[in-house]
Amino acid sequence: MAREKAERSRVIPEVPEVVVMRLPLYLRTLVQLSQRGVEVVSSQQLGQQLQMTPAQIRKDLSYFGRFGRQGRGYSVKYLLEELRQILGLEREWDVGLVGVGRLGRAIISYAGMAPEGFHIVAAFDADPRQVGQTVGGITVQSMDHLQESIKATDTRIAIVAVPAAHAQEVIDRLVECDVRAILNYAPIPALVPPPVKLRNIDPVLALQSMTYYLRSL
Amino acid sequence: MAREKAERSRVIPEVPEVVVMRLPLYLRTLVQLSQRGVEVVSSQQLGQQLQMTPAQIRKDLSYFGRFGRQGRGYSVKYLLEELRQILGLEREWDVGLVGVGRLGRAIISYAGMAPEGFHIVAAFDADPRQVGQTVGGITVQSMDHLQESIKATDTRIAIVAVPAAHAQEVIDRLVECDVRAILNYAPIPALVPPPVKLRNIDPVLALQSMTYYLRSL
DNA sequence: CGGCGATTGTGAATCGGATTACAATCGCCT
DNA sequence: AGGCGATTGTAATCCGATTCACAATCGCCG
Ligand SMILES: NC(=O)c1ccc[n+]([C@@H]2O[C@H](COP(=O)([O-])OP(=O)(O)OC[C@H]3O[C@@H](n4cnc5c(N)ncnc54)[C@H](O)[C@@H]3O)[C@@H](O)[C@H]2O)c1
Ligand SMILES: NC(=O)c1ccc[n+]([C@@H]2O[C@H](COP(=O)([O-])OP(=O)(O)OC[C@H]3O[C@@H](n4cnc5c(N)ncnc54)[C@H](O)[C@@H]3O)[C@@H](O)[C@H]2O)c1
Repeated sequence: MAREKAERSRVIPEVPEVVVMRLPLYLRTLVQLSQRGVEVVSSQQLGQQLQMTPAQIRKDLSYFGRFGRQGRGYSVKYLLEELRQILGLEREWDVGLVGVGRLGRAIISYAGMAPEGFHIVAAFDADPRQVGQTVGGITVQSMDHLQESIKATDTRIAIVAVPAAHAQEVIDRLVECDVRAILNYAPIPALVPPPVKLRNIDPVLALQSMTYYLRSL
Repeated sequence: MAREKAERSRVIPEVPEVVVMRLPLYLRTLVQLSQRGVEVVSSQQLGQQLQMTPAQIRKDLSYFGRFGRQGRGYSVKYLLEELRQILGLEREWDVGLVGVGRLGRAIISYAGMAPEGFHIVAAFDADPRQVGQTVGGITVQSMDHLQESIKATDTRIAIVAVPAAHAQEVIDRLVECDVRAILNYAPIPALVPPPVKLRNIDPVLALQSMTYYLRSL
């Protein structure tokens, strides 16, 4: 009893958000290495693939524990599983989608989500013509059913793909339904209360920040 | 001659990339204010809208010059025009799209690009069944015509929406065609040589970094 | 079994971006 | 004209993230 390792009872300090945002990158690279049959990888090699310094990777990982072996590197399979655990990806997540327009449809039929454990299980739209239609195996519901449906399935993640003018209003309603993570495609600086996480996807912003460097052309 | 102001001949120092990435945010907010008929805005008000400190906005702008008036704030119209100038948005940009699948089609028919001065003028796909089809007014071309077409139209911006397995290869070809800004939707850590700018759009990464905060659920 | 090259984990040093704080300036009101 | 509240622009400071640097540890080989 005296020499118990206490390995599992590590207190995780406040981890900088930038670090959390890099973890999925590490995970993805490890999955690829794993598929290629690689069993061990050093921070050096990982850094090369991801175009970052080995020290940063080691530092990032050190927030969560000790996963490597000196002189060897990291077991790809082990680190991969640990990262999944840390990120909460050892389980599957149900995702709700609001706004079944062109983008919404592309998202529903996107094959890249399910393999990562994200399942779009419900879709909502305000347009009566959309309601009742079936897209990619799921039936579009009226916004009247939003709360009911989201709460019944205990969905905590939502994707917003409605026009900018209605995005904040939709987001507010999702927050009321206890959704805790929102991926917003509308080009607005949306506001959410503290416990809720928000990420924006905005191709126009990305283009506009790149043209700065093309001014000379 | 002696007291010339030298206003226009300001040497812009190396501006941090984070600053450049915030400018389009400012611009967008100014456009909205302008549409609402607002003529003057303070960094205070701007900061409130964008959920950031007034000082940061002032600091960011100070990299490029002096645009405000003490005691008043900024002329919305003037600052808006200056930002457009700085970002290279006073002109229109031609954009090439590679990969006319589900996502590619959604992008082509997305109405949010043209108003900002980004025009998708050419689309390319490796699949012979796609080639020749017309999507949103433009005809899909074979990859054989990539260099020829891109160079002929002097296109410097491209969007990549091909499967991950082919994305790096496509990006390399675009770089060879003198494309200088690439918006990549494929989930890979793509590599480009220094003069070329790259931004990635990756909804799965965004979701995976949010679940970290949902672990308790 | 001991020495060696490789690699981790992390405190310390460094770097760069954010914030603070304030002098300078403005428009306005009386 | 002069005083006042508001606001900018920026130098100085703070703070957090990145990088450095190295002791500790590992596997391996002779
Ligand atoms: N299409 C793209 O490639 C793309 C890319 C980036 C961002 N976006 C953004 O994504 C959003 C959707 O784009 P889109 O091209 O799919 O537009 P769209 O008009 O094709 O679809 C919008 C859908 O939202 C629905 N809707 C409108 N108000 C609603 C509300 N209050 N509640 C629920 N549903 C509502 C509409 O009925 C429609 O079906 C926009 O904000 C757009 O700027 C689109
Ligand atoms: N659909 C989405 O919502 C979505 C979202 C985010 C990211 N993505 C990513 O965008 C990419 C495209 O997704 P999609 O759903 O449109 O896939 P898709 O299979 O529908 O379309 C891919 C298209 O690329 C073409 N293509 C394949 N190899 C090519 C090559 N070497 N050169 C030129 N064209 C080639 C194919 O012929 C096809 O038309 C993928 O990398 C995907 O991970 C998609």
